[in-house]
Amino acid sequence: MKQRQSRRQRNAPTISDVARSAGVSPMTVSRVINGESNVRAKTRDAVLAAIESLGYTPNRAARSLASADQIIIGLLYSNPSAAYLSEVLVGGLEQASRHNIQLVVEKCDTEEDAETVAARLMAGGVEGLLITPPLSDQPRMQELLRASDTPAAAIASENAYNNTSAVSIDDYQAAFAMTRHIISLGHRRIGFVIGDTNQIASGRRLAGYRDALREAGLPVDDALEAQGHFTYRSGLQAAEQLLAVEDRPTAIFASNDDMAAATVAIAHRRGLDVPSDLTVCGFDDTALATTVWPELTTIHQPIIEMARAAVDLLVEEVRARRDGEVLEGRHQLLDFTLVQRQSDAPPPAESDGKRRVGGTTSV
Amino acid sequence: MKQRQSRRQRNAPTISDVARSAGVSPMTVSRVINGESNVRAKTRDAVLAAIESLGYTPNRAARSLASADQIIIGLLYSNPSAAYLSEVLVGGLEQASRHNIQLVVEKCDTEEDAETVAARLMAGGVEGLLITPPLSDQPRMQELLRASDTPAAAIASENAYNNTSAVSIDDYQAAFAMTRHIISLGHRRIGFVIGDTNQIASGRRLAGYRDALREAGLPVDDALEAQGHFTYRSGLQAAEQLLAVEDRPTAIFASNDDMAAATVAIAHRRGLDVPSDLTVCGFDDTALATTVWPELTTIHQPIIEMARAAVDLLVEEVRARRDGEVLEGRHQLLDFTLVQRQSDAPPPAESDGKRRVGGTTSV
DNA sequence: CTGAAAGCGCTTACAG
DNA sequence: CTGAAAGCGCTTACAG
Repeated sequence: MKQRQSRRQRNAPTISDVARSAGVSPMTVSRVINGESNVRAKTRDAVLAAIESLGYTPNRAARSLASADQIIIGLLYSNPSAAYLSEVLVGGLEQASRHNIQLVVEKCDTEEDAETVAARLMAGGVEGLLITPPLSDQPRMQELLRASDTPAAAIASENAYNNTSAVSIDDYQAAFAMTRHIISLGHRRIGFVIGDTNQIASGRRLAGYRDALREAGLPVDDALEAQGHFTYRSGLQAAEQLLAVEDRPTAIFASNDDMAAATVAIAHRRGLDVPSDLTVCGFDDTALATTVWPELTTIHQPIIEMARAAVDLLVEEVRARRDGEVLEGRHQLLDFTLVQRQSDAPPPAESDGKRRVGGTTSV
Repeated sequence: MKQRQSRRQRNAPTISDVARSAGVSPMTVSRVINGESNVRAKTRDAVLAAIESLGYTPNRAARSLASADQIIIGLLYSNPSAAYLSEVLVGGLEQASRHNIQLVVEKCDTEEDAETVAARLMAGGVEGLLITPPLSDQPRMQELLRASDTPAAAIASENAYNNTSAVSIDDYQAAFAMTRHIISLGHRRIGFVIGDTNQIASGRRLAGYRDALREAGLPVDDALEAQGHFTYRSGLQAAEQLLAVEDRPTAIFASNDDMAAATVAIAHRRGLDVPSDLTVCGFDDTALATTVWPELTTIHQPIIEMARAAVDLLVEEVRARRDGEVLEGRHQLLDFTLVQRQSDAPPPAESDGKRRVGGTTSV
């Protein structure tokens, strides 16, 4: 009898190879891949080990053909969020492939663009939208989402509403933690650069800063707060303003890394060393934080995980809708990390003296 | 006997529906769809009519599963290339979906990591590797590729060899164009910050700078060249060095944006305005170029298109290998753009005077 | 918690 | 020129 020639061209391992290697059925491997809970831990581990050792990657075509469950979600981003974008993509793509759904990535430069793109995606069968800042904070985008009834999930936003979920860190707690850290270093006059007023996070970070001051019995001083807009340039101006204050701060905490980097630049122009003369801390832990010198002590947001979580939320919502139910927009909080690098130190001895006076005379 | 429930969720027509409607077998429909010639004209017309009337569209997942034409390529990246990453992803994913191939994205932090990851991917059926700088410039990675015989394509690299293709701009021409631009502004003493010596682009950019100087009849002066390593910090030192030179340059051209941004910082510390006292130009057009103030005049690399081109090259090579032939690694050149922003201007009037003297006394 | 069977929609390899 | 069979690699639906 003639042997039929195999049709396989790739020599990639399949689910059956994994099953054989792990001593289970393909079905069990499938369950592990899809993260189903009804698999014994021991079985799961054996499967995972086999997957790892064989270097198995599920065949997407086979998965989507078999599941007949093709979900497509869109990822919308605009220019200013370029710092987040790569991480959002990495996390989003990873989770999308895990759910075996398709992620369509679209850029929209202007606000009008966003509207057009969103409309086109929805017409093209996209059932959910992932949005990143600053797009997610634009009123027009929010209206659009509200009106469209398309489920959406915003990354790095605390603003959840009816059909829109949000994933973020707790901006208030993060700013609180950073301020407390600066205080613990011995600083008593701590400047703050406020973020752009039309992003919700700005107010939360400001509140965290103020409350940490209060908790330590330090005065909340208007003169130590300067308005910025999350841009480097605005940070330049804010820092000028804060460092021109009589009895200037020994530390400045900026609401993002761009403005913190600008603060370092201004400090240097004035001949101040960072951190020995001035402590400067940022927020976000973008690439800039480790580009500038000294590298910035800042708050790290787990963007990759946030993107993953947003995809999860969205997929859950889309599936629920297919079953006829509509979930409320949910807000998921992830943990931040305070990353200490080279831009913070105790205050200089000279102001250390002033500090005690300030501490006593505080209102 | 209980009827098994159907698994079909979409109600789209299939190849069998078309076959039934046209009174032929699914096989014949398949031939028509694929434009094979061995079908009678009459049969073909009947099939085409059925396709038309049913509104049939082939299922892509089924096609790629059945055709066993599944190509998987891997995208390897390491931390320092974060600036490129989002664009590489956007371009790479787009082209991958166009070719109906799968793109697996993997991060590898250390050089050893790269080796492990690459090995795992290859074992996992990945038939081609896309690599980004600085991974593509690491000798160890290059050895690995040479040894493995896996086709690869490097983005933003001019270094093509046997099984590895490369896509890049012409670094020499770009540096030449930028230098010429600075000269055309009236500058005669132009400093240059050299890039890290183990990236090939560094030497090419340096050569472009020098040749543009020569073309204009300007001296190539060692004192105006400072060594950097593509990091902000190294740019700080290089700029200090260049600005300490007696009869200091009126313009500094840095081999990347990080070092250009550092040069701006040093200029500001010394009380020099950019661009009225000092012109500063960069290379790459990363996010940093538009973050700092003034925004940098720089060379833009079309990373998205480079990623697309790299995917094309790779897919072509993989297909060729399946047919038994091996293509030589090719090098594809894409156009760069000189983006003029706010960091360049004619030299200050004072040095304008010196310039003429310098021009005359040049060796 | 696990597996055997059937099937997703198409194409390859073979036989007429 | 055409078709019956087998198979791509996975998941659903069912049965234990």
